[in-house]
Amino acid sequence: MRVRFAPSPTGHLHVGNARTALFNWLLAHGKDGTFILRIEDTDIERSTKESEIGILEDLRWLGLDWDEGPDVGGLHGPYRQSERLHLYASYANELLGGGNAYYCFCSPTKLDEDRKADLAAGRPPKYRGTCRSISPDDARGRIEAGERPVIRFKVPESGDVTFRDLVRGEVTFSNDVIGDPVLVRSDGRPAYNFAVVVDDALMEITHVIRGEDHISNTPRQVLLYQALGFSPPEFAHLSLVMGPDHTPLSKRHGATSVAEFRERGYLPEALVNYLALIGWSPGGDEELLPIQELARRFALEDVGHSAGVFDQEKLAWMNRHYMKEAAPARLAAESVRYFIARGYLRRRTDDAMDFVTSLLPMAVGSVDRLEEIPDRLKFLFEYDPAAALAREEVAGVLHEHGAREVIVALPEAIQGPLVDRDAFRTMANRVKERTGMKGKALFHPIRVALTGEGAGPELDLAVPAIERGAAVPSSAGVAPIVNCRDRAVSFAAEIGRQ
RNA sequence: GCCGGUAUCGUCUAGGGGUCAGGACACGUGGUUCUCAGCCACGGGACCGGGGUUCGAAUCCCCGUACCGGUACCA
Repeated sequence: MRVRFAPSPTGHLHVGNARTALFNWLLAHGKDGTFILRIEDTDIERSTKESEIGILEDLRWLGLDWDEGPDVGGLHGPYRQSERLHLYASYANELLGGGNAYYCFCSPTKLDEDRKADLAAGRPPKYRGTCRSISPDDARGRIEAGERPVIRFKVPESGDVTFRDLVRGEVTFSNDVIGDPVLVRSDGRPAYNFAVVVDDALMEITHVIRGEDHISNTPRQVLLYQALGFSPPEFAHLSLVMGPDHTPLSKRHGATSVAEFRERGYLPEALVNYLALIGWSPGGDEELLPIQELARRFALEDVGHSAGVFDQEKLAWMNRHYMKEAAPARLAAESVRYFIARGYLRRRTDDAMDFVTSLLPMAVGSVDRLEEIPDRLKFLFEYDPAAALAREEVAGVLHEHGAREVIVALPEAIQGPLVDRDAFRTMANRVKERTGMKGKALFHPIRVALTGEGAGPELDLAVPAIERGAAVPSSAGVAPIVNCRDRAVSFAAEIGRQ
């Protein structure tokens, strides 16, 4: 089995295309097949090298590696259409010679008028075959005279094309709704329908798995395979991915490219797992599955027929799950950039990394994405009693019964660094004895005084983290952190001042 | 307009001639004796409409409707 993913390098890798790539990859890996990457860059106006590089990067990040492709090579190369022009030219000549294609001199303006006229008359717009009857000799003469024709494929005038679609079953199109498609443009570049067929045939692709938007191209392609003397591959057309409003997923719906999801702090295994579940189900009740297991269970027959809505919430839930499963060191490495962006980390030293790693258990599980981790830990780096008390969320706590007493008693109760849970609990007990406050009346004021916030990670974890941070040497590149005792003193002073 | 495709909770889906129509996300309630998030438990929530076939239809057939794709010298 040989499958391929064939993106056009005209922008970022969209999650819908990533899903197509994934389904191809899953099929190849579940069946010991070969996964090929081909770059369809015949549209020179829109194709860019940067896009190509970006797409390759995104695929690798997702873990969708390929066995043959533009960068890794292979026996069926080259793998960029722009490097295969000679092949298309040669097959176009073959078609011309065999009478299966002809030169068309119709101007774009004329074609456009015909199309509008058809539409206005309620007829399906379709090429009228005006140039079908031009003899090869006449055509040659006009070309020598300087005209630049396109080459069109001669679609049989009657009959129909039926192909078997592995997800949808048999699909039939009548030939008379298919206009003669352009094979080669007037500038000599091949058109999509022609290039794919030549490439898929020459690359010996056995299963063409692509988006449903290509289903109506399939009959022309099948006809081309036949005219070229190749046997068509199996086809499978995947339904499309939609936004919540059931229109095609676009920027309006938020992130749509793999690169954006990566930047926002999603883990590749979460995106892969989520994408696999749009339009496919592994059966049974499990849906949290690693890519290898997805591949083991994947079957085209189980792919759904209807379009699926991209659900950001469910992706977020999956991402939380995979963050909890990920090794702390890896998470730390992946999150540093967000700490740096916030100014919480100035340099990436070993001490800084150890510190960040130690903070993770407090944040992972509470946030949806890596990017949100620093915000959850803001209380460490941005302690400011005056600013805190200016906020209703914090100031309101002072009105709670006994809150002021707790805060006033706090500085004296902190006799040394609260290095762990026990040290913190012991300290809290001292305040409890002195003030008679307990439970919420005790802990809520302590939270506010020590973190400057009304909500956040559990104090058993947060307080020792503050002390650890305060003890990090300034050379480690961590933004300065105020220790608990100093916090208690300045917070008490601040409310005394008010 | 024409051609093709699709239709189960809000969303992703399982199932499929007789089921309490199952799961997940989201949502609601309660618990986790500092809070938020998380986690746990419980709960509400669906077979597009109309005909037909059948003892029996969500399931099979037909029609309709809605939605999606295509109808390019874009892919």
